[in-house]
Amino acid sequence: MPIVTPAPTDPFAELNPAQQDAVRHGLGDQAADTRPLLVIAGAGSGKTNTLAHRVANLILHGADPQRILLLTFSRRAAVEMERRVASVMGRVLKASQSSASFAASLPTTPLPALPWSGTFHSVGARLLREYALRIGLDETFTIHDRSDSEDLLGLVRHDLNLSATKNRFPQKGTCLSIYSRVVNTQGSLADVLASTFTWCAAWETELKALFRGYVEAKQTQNVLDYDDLLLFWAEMVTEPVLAAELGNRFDHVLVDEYQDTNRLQAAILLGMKPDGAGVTVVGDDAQSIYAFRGATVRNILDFPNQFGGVGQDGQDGQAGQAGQGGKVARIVTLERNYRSTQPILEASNAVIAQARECYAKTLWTNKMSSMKPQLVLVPDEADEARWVAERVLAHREAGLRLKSQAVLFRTSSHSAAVELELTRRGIPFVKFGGLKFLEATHVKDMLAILRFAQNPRGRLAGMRVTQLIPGIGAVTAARFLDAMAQSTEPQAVLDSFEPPGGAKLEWQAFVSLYRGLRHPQLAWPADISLAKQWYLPHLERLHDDADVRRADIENLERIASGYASTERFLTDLTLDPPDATSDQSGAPYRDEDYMVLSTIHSAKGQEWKAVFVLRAVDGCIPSDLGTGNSADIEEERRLLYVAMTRARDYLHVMQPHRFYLTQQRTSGDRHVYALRTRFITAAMLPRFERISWPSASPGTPGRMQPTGAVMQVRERVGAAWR
DNA sequence: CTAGAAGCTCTTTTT
DNA sequence: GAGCTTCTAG
Repeated sequence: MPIVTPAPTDPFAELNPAQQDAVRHGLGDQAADTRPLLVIAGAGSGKTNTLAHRVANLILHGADPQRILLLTFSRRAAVEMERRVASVMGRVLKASQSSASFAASLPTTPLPALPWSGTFHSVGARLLREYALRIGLDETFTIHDRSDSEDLLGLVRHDLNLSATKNRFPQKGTCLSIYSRVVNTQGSLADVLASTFTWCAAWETELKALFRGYVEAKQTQNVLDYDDLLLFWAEMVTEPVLAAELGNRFDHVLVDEYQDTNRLQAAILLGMKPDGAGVTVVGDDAQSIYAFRGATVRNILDFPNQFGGVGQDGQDGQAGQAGQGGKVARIVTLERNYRSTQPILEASNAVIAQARECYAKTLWTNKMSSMKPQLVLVPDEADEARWVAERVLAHREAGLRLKSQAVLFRTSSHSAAVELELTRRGIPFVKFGGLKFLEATHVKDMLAILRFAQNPRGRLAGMRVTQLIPGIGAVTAARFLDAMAQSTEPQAVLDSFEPPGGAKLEWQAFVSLYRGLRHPQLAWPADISLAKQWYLPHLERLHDDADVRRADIENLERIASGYASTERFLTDLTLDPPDATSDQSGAPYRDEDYMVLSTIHSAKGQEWKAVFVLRAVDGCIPSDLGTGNSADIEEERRLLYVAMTRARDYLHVMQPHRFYLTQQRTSGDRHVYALRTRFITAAMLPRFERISWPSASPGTPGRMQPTGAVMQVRERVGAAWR
């Protein structure tokens, strides 16, 4: 990357000056400086590399890897970080062999593992299990994923008679979003309703009762949801004794993607490290795209002054020197971009320059190119797909592997036409984001079996499993689980329970399955084959497409074999689910070349040589669901910025003139005519190469394009019957 | 009491 | 085109 003459003894000579500042802060001759560190790392500025070097440098200066807490956005990011740290350490050890005194001070293990790295949620889960007994939690708790949480909320909602169709109470998913937002923003229900869920404001009293019931249900059933993992942790650090204990446990806390943390997460950080010593956060406010999840840009904007000191505005460009007594954070800004070509960067900078509030920075690069990013105008989404497919093949002809090309989009469904086209042409791809493996009924069934065995008080899993047994429906299942809840001896309840006459035989099979799963000698992953053995006949009975589904179960079994225990498997799977789905043929082999289709959100932190951005039109980017208020629109703008800055050499922004809308309630499906996204203004157009396709030349072989008039006629003909 | 069919509403992004 | 509730037959 950076081209600097390496000095043999300086392991960080390859970094640019700002990166070196970030790596050296508070260490060596700067040891007196205990200010927290904020690294503003623009897109493609070598953020991961810098962070990895900093971790390596901490270790070089004697930090114990066991006492470094590294919080990343996903587990994949954590693994990547660990790999990079190891490689930096390896290089450093080699480079420093000439300097004897330096080498003598090095730790003996050359490849440090970072045992405490992961997402806030996964680290929270680990800490909670460890501290469970001291905070009144049963350590065998199971963790509910989003859809489990929705279902449980749905049950409570039903019990409170809030589910009748006529009263239009918000749906369980909406209710959970409201609840989650209240927790994650540490706000009040009234505020959240007023700011983001105005249409639900009339239900405040009922929602309050619902959430009360939900929390009770979680506690009696010994389950935690995602938010609880943060909430319990945050509560722990408000307890002075525990806070000190937790804080002292880690000498260094580093948080990646800080722009996407929420208030609750900031509270955890502050609670553990109230004076900010040893704290490093890295992020880019221009890439904050998780406000819908309660993340707030304020975290990163306000970070400099959060720790003790009131201080002045610490922002002063390259390296804030604002340490006036208090604990104003040191700010280091990384502005040099190593990823994209100059024209791509210029177009991206122009887009983000319109944003309202952010740390001032302008990315620059010396990666010159004469190729501007392309803005491609196509008639409709089918042509969009065709153009993309052809361009992908052309890139491949020119030597770009499929793996270095990606198609990005705002919403999972936007890629449907592209998926079809790629499949038709036999171009392999993997899709990230959108539909999840874990959401498939049969996968949920399998997991429910395991979860119920692990935690017999988990009502949701219990209801799901028992209702798989033919002859047992909601009523019998509820009767059974009531009995379970009363007893401390699950096996006894199972043995003595009287199922309806028709279900006797099947019930016996279930009882022996359960006995098998609870058997102390059972060694994971035997659990999963036991569960599978029991489940497969039910799968055949319940689903016509059992073949496809069975493949998923085999897949699950394979994944399971990589884990040490049931508990680890279930926890990891809910906190870090496999998030790629490919077409039905199953995941491509690892060494096979395939391209990536991804939501922009899931593309965070990644890069490709060629990037296609689909549907850069108003209504898609920004999503018409995301234009409620100006903060929403700002986030959509950043989303486009994130998408564009993923590209190294080639950026193709697609602008279909017309696309099909399947979600109009009143008028049925119809085409809509779209305008170019508002984030690419007329003034920015010179920064793009503009292409119309198919070209306007007469005689272009191609299909007859239905005109707008035709479409309307067709619609009117049908309208009489609607 | 269960299982299946009919009829309704809503459709983003993810730990 | 799915998820959820309500309705109906056995």
